[in-house]
Amino acid sequence: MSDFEPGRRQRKKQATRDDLMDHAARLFDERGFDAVTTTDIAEAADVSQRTFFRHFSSKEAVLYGHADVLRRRLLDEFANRPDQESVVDSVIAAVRAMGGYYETHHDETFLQARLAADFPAVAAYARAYVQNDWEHELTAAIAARMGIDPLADPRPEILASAAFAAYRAAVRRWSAGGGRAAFGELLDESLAALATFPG
Amino acid sequence: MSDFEPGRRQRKKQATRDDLMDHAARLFDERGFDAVTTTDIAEAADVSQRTFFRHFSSKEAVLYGHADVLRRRLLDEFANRPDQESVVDSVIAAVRAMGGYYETHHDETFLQARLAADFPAVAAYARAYVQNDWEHELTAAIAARMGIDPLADPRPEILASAAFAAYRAAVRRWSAGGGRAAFGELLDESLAALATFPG
DNA sequence: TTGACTTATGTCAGTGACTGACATAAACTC
DNA sequence: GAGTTTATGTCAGTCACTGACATAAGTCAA
Repeated sequence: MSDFEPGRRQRKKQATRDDLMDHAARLFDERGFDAVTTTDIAEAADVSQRTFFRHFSSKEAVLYGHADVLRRRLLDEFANRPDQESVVDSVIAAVRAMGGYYETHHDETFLQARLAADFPAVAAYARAYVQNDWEHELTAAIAARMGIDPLADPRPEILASAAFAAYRAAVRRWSAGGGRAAFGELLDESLAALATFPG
Repeated sequence: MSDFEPGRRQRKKQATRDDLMDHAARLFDERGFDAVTTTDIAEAADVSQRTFFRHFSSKEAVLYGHADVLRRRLLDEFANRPDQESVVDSVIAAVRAMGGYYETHHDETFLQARLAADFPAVAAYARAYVQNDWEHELTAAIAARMGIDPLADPRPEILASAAFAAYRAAVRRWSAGGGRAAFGELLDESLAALATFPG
């Protein structure tokens, strides 16, 4: 039950989840988002549609099944920044660390970007659920670091929101360029604008 | 066909739309968002469900049927700011002008805030469609004012995003206080943090 | 006024995302 | 090996949303 011994049951559950994500990505890539049904994905992974919805709360969610990995990178990096560093620089470093995922998972992230550009429902999900969650968590971390209440003081939310605006700008440029540019460099350029805001 | 003579057809269409929005607001207020179906709303307005979807693209959309009014206020105010004013101050003034809607339409906007707090689907729609649209338009206006390309330079998007983060913070505080505080003052306080960012 | 047209709406049938309830077999525990 | 937990299958259902076609009201020109 620890991290070292997931047990057969947990391993099978994880395998089913991974299967669903892999087949969903393949089908979305081949046909686009709208032309794939949740039943298609379930059948490709050889499970029932009901099982699909036990693993993912929506058709969009299966496309962002690794969002918690990115969130963890974001928060871990932020937490590990030195205390004497400015909060803005810590935020930049945290988002930058999260962006490293794009370099090691090029096809997965580029598919997300492409589908978000082509299908409004995908973009809406990414914005309203995935990024919103990241932003909310980062806001809480910033507020804790600053020693203030994020419900009373808008600054943590503003900073987190600005950081993800820079992140989105980088994704857009990267996606528009066919995913050929080095994402990390685009992200660095975008995030640099944070330090000189509102420059 | 001009603004002065909408014609009977246009007037009836607008009346149907207004009816749908009014009955939807009443039903949502009484029962909550999930417990009201689009058929309920249509029947309350004495039209078919198909007509509902000819006026609104989703069940969420009917709750934000006045979003284009707020967008127009935002963009008009921004366009009318003096050229010598700093862009940040113009953005603050534009969002502040938009926020004036809350003071003249208290019940409508408070219902939106309450439902967004209680129903994730409402919050997601507000974030991914309504605010995203405003943010996108404001980004374009900022970029035009700065004379730069918003696809190449992330600063307009960052500024617009930061402004709406301040806006959301104000709405949250207002909503948490039961809508009794003066929204304009809360918004002023939030927006002040923009000028001193990242202070 | 009449006749041609445009368009807002109704009706109908369908698709597909998502959910609750119940049963089962595998995995886990002792 | 017995008892418990849980991931999955099956089934039936709700509801948001859409395309196709018909109709009646509104519009406009002769």
